[in-house]
Amino acid sequence: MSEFYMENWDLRAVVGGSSNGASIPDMENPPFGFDPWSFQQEDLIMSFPDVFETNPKVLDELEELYKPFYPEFNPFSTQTIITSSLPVPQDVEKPEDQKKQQPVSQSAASGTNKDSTQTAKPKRSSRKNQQDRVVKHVTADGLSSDIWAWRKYGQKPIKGSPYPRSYYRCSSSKGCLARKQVERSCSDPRIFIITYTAEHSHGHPTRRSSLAGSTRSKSSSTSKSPASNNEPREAAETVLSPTTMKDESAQQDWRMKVEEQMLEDGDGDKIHTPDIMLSDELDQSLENFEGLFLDQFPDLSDELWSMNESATLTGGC
DNA sequence: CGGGTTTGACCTGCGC
DNA sequence: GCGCAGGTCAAACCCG
Repeated sequence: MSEFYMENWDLRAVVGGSSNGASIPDMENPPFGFDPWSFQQEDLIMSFPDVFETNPKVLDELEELYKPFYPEFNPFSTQTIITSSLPVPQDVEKPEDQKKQQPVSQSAASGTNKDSTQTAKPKRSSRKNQQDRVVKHVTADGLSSDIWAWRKYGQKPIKGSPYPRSYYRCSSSKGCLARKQVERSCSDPRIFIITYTAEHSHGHPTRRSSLAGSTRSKSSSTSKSPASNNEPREAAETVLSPTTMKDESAQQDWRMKVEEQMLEDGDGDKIHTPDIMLSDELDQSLENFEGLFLDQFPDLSDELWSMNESATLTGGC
């Protein structure tokens, strides 16, 4: 696997050198919370979308590198690359019964012409519209790049997966039909599967209208006991294994901290979208994570470190 | 008080 | 038609 990583960093050099001055992480000793798998994907794809569109040679090399790991990878479908990140092999990602229920194709992810049936039926969405979804596989750093304010409105255990699926709707604007589902990959708990449904009916928020769930976990702002402060989240995590519980908790706190940090750094004027987030910002996010997390959870750092280094946290689903 | 999460109940689509 | 599973609602509660 490490060879795979190195090959990709070599590819990055081919594409255009170290992008935005971002340093190449040490894969043998990754920084805290660093997920080289996700970082390299997003860094490569998001930093050089124009290169991928115009330079067939790079696409050829990319295909050659990714094909063994992503048999369905089509580097020439740049729309798919940019809007959906890299395709993740669904055969590995989902058990067979779930694949039937969620036939989300990567090609559908590139669809920008949303079906109007979504807006015609605001009360309940139909599962017939699943082809209009955009699926992204990200780690916690990918989640942090989501600028929208989401309000959680439901959570359901998913058959065949030890992790529940959370349901969010956009809280930036009333009447916005945008939805998002977040679930952990059962094959790799570090990966979060985000499914976006419908489009936002409003422009990008320059500032989040609210902190979207951050109030209870902004432990830096209060001296509440951890138990009471995180009680709701702990309740939600009862379906998770003890190890992944702490991991997710840490990631959530980190994501919120990163977002706050970006705003406080005068970055509020900048529009960050999941598709255009630059690699140096990812680097900054990762750096923020390490410091912020250690501030918040110094007693959990060792455990998470070991988790980070562990290739496989749980068995198959 | 406004905005958030949690969670059981309910609705709906789909396979059998 | 029935049952299962996914998706949503809404009441209850929390927090600043």
